[in-house]
Amino acid sequence: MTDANSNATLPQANIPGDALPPVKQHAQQYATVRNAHETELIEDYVELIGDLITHRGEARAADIASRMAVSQATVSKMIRRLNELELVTSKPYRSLFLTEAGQKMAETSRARHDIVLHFLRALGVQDATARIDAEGMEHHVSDETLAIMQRFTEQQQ
Amino acid sequence: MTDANSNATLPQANIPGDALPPVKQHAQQYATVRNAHETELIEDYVELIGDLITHRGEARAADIASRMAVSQATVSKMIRRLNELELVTSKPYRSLFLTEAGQKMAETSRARHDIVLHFLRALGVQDATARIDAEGMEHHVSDETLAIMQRFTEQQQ
DNA sequence: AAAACAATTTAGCCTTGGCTAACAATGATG
DNA sequence: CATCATTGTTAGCCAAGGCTAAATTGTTTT
Repeated sequence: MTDANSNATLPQANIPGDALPPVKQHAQQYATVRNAHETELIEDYVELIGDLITHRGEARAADIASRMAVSQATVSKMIRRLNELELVTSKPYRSLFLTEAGQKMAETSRARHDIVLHFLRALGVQDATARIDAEGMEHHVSDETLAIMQRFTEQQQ
Repeated sequence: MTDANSNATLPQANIPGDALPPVKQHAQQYATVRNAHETELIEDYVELIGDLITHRGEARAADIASRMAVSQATVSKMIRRLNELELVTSKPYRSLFLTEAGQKMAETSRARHDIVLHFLRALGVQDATARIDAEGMEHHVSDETLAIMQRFTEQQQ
């Protein structure tokens, strides 16, 4: 038996241990996650570059490397990619700048990150844990959920 | 990306009081996420295999492929990895079984997944969205946060 | 039983995102 | 102003996780 077409019409109950989602919906879930993975590292770099510029006045490859716990060679290679994607501009051996698109991405990521972080703290999660969780979760939270998180956080005040 | 965050008024984002974390802590955040990425695909496969066995009686590569929206060749390659990791056992051209370790991983992942999914629904997130978000978030939620999510969900009932 | 079909595996390719080692540029300082 | 530590780049390696195409095995139909 293949389940390719065996439950195409089942409505979904939401009880653990209940039936699997329809194949199409299930596939969509995994595809969305895979897609998020393609952009999240890029977003992390851009977000960090924006933060370094804001808080340190400039973004240098060495700082990115130490903050991400990654080699300078890795950062250098990634910067080339960010250049190709027109998210940053850079001259060799000089610090980085964000393009318009890069700034927009940095702001969006930062806002998203902050909403998740503040939400977790409002829920009662310890700061250090909340920071780690937020870093991982931020790329996987839909706009719908994000809006709910923000409302929740505001209502806690 | 859409208005859910473009109309967000960025609560305490990028103000002096919200400085960058110390380098060491910052590096730890990224390292934790990178580490999660190494195991999450494995966990997704094992969790799905467990679910297929539970709900369909067996786990076949073709079903995994269609549910993950991935080619059969990709599944075949991954099954070899799962074998090497001693999470599944398989005979060529036959369906799969989980080892003890695989079953344990499947149960843990399933439980984690369900807690996150139910939490999101308790928060008020639509089912389809909650399912997608849960799939992405489950690997990035600490035990501490997980426990809080579970308590929250129970209190909503 | 043979043919047709379905499922699985293998081979070979690609991109990402890590790494180390070697080399090049910058800039601080003696 | 020459030297040298720091910083940045390049070259070349690796593993993971995708893909297609082709070969193999299993199952069903005629």
